[in-house]
This record gives sequence, C-alpha cells and structure tokens, in this order.
Amino acid sequence: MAGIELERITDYTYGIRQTTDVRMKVPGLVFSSPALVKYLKNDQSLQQVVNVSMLPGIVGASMAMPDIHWGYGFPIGGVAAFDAEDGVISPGGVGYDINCGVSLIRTDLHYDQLKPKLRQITDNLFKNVPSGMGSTSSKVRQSDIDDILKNGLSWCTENNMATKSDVMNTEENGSMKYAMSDAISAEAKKRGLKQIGTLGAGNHFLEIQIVDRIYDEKVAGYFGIKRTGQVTIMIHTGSRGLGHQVATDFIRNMNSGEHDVVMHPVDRQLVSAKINSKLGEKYTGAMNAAANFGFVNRQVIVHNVRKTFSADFPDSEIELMYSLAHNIAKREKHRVDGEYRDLVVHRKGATRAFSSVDMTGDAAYSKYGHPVLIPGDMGTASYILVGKEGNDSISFGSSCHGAGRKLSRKKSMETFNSSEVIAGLAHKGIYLRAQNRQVVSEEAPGSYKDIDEVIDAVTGAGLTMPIARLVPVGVVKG
DNA sequence: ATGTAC
Repeated sequence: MAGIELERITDYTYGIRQTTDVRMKVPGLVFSSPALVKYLKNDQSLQQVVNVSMLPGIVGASMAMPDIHWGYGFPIGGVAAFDAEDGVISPGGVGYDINCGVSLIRTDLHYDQLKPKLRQITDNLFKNVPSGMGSTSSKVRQSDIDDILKNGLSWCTENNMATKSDVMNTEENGSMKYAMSDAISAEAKKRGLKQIGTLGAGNHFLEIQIVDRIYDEKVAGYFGIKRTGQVTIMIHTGSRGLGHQVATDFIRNMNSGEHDVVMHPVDRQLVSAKINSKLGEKYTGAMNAAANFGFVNRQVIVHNVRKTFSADFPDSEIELMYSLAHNIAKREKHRVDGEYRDLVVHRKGATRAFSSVDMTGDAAYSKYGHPVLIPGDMGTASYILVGKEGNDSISFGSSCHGAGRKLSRKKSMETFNSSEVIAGLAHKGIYLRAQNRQVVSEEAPGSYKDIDEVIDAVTGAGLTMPIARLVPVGVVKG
C-alpha cells in the first residue's frame, strides 16, 4: 500500500488531506520539523492518524506530536478532541497505561553537594522504590483501594504521604471528578493492591537530574528553578497493572459487542463508545478512577524519594514542582471557529499545555501557564516548558510527551550491548541502576530521537516555550 | 506499557 502523503504547511506543521480517504471526517495534522519529518515513514503511525480521523464527532483535526510512533489503535503522541454531545470516547485513545505521567521534584541542593553521595543515593532510591516487571510494594487494604480510586491524592494526605503543596502542584489536584470505583473490576483492584508506590518497567524511570540551562528566569523562578547546577528528581510511571487491566477489560467487552459500542470502519483497536451513553460514562468513570490511582502511585514514590534524600540531606528543601498525566481523556472547553465548545480531548502520549491566557486548569500555575514536563532519553536531557499563548487554537492546548522511540525495542536489543551503554553513560558522569541488561539495551540513548530536536519542533509549532533543560546524573530503570 | 498468552 502506498504511504500516506504529508503536505508541508510550515516547517513545523504537516497536513494529511481529507481526500486521502473518503471516510475521514477531518484532516490529519502532524507537528514535526525538517529534522524529524523523516521518521514519520518508519511505521504505521500516519495510517493511525488517518484512522482516528474517521471516528464520529471528531473536531478540528486528528493530530500528532513530533514524538509520534505506532500504538494500540491511536498513535502514541496523538491528540484527538470529540464533541461532548455527539462524539465518542475510546480506550485506545487513552492507552493501556492510564495516567502514565511525569512528576518533577525540585530541591535546593547544588550538584556540588550531591556529587560525593550520588552513587549511594541512587543505590538507596533503587532499593526504596520497587521497580521492574511485576514489582510490588506492601499491600494496602481493600478499603484503601476504593478510597484511592474515588478520591485520589487525599488518600496520601490522610496517610502523611503528601503535603498540601504536593496536592496543589498536581494536575487536577490529583483527584479526577466522576471517578467510579464500582466501574473497575475486582481483578484490576486486586492487581493494584500491591502496586502502590512502584515504578514498573520499560521506559518508566526515576532520575536524578541537574539544571543545565535556564531559558526564562522569571517563569523558572516561579516554578522554583533558580540556578544551573540545582538538583531535581524526575519520576515517569503510571497506573501499573490496575490501569492496564481496566483498559483490557473495556476493550475486550466493547469488542464483544456491548450495548452502546461504536465499531470503527477499519480498525477494531479503535473501538469506542458514545460519550453520552451508559457505556461511555462507565469507561469515563473507570478511566478517571485509574487516573486517581496513577496520581497516588507517583505521589507515594515522591514521598519515598523525599525520605531517601532527607536521610542524607535533612535540612534540604525537597518539593514537588509538578505532577502531570500524559495518557488521559479530559472534558475541556476550547474555542472552535470562534466559539467555546465542550469537548473530550484524548491525549495519548501527549501533555496538556495551556497558556496562562487560555488557562482553565490548575490554579497553582495559572499565572504563567501549564507546566509541561518532557523526559528525553537517559543519556541526554529532559525539559520543563509551558504552554504558549495561541496553542488553544492550534492543538487544543497540547504538547508532546517525550523524545519518542527511533528504534523498536527488538531492534535496540540487537543494536546495543548493555555493558557498552553503561560505560557510555558513565563516561558522561551518569550512574545507572537497572533491574536487568535487557532494559539497558532497550532504553539505550540511541533508541530515541534527539530530545533537543523534539523540543525545537514543539516550540517552532507554537505549542510551548522552553523554560529549563535538565541533564541526568543518576538513573533508576525497571 | 503489561503477572510479555485465553
């Protein structure tokens, strides 16, 4: 089959015409760059952008971020908004790891203070935060799980694992409305019982980082990023087996022809439900409950990171800068053709990036816009950005979520020797603790696109503004 | 991503 034709609109914006397929209800729109556009031919992800555009009630365009790659049904790096009345909600548009996301902790430590203890603290983090496939923590009670699913972060506050400031600095204050614990299967809850505060595997990580560059001192200062050399800690994980089971349950039930289901004309993986149907409401409730679990999971890790650092640096300030979701569907108001409309925006491997002008999100950061946290690969850099004014009408206020894979995991395994990866990182002053050799090869820096180029793309497209660049020094991988 | 298989 011939490839999908991409039309260059600007250096940073590429279109897929609606004439590509008669079933498309809106065009495709890919944010990329001259440096990155070549990767779009590597996989089936553009076909997935086309497939998403066929869903009922889709508004504007089927969009993708510069870190786009092949995913289940929807591409990873995909953004799709649906009319809240006539549109659909789709589990594949959220992904299997519901509320996968990023938390960033800032400290008042300078690298010079940390350096002598870097190996020891990284080892302690590796010990104190369970990681790896099937990793577990001490079990919580069944009543705790229901509380977590319904209420999110308040469970952490009540159990002395979150401060008021932590809650303020979490997207949606760590508590999604319309969360239905009852919509989640006993099997999903059982899997979640032993996974509170665990990192998981694959591209999930915990990283000690150093502020390398500040692009905007005013906004960085407001976020508590004050100087180069300042130590930060980044966490990337989601809702673990619980969220995965929720996605599995709903996709299976929908594909077995449940009432209110909307089948997709070409791809079963894009099965969905009318937003306003009973099934749509049930998935929304389950997704929001799983998202609450994700916020709690990351916060318990934040708590354990804080404890670990405090043991060596009892007087230092260790604060959550922000915790965000990059796999979620949210009900939001956006201006479409000059009028505000109620939409459900699916962001799968994409981050909310509202500007201060368009801000309808968390009060803590309404002054300068929504913080955007973009991890790169473990050998290069990560970024703090904010949503840029005007992005509301470009991408429903969204940005990318990472560097995006350049090589498949299998290809990475064949290409990179783990000992050489570890030596390469050590050469750059980065100390890695990983559960196994496989994850080291799979997550090799060479497996990912250049994060600096990805940041250039989202900046060039007018989605975000860079605030600070962070470089890794200590890495924990599952 | 994921008790990497119903």
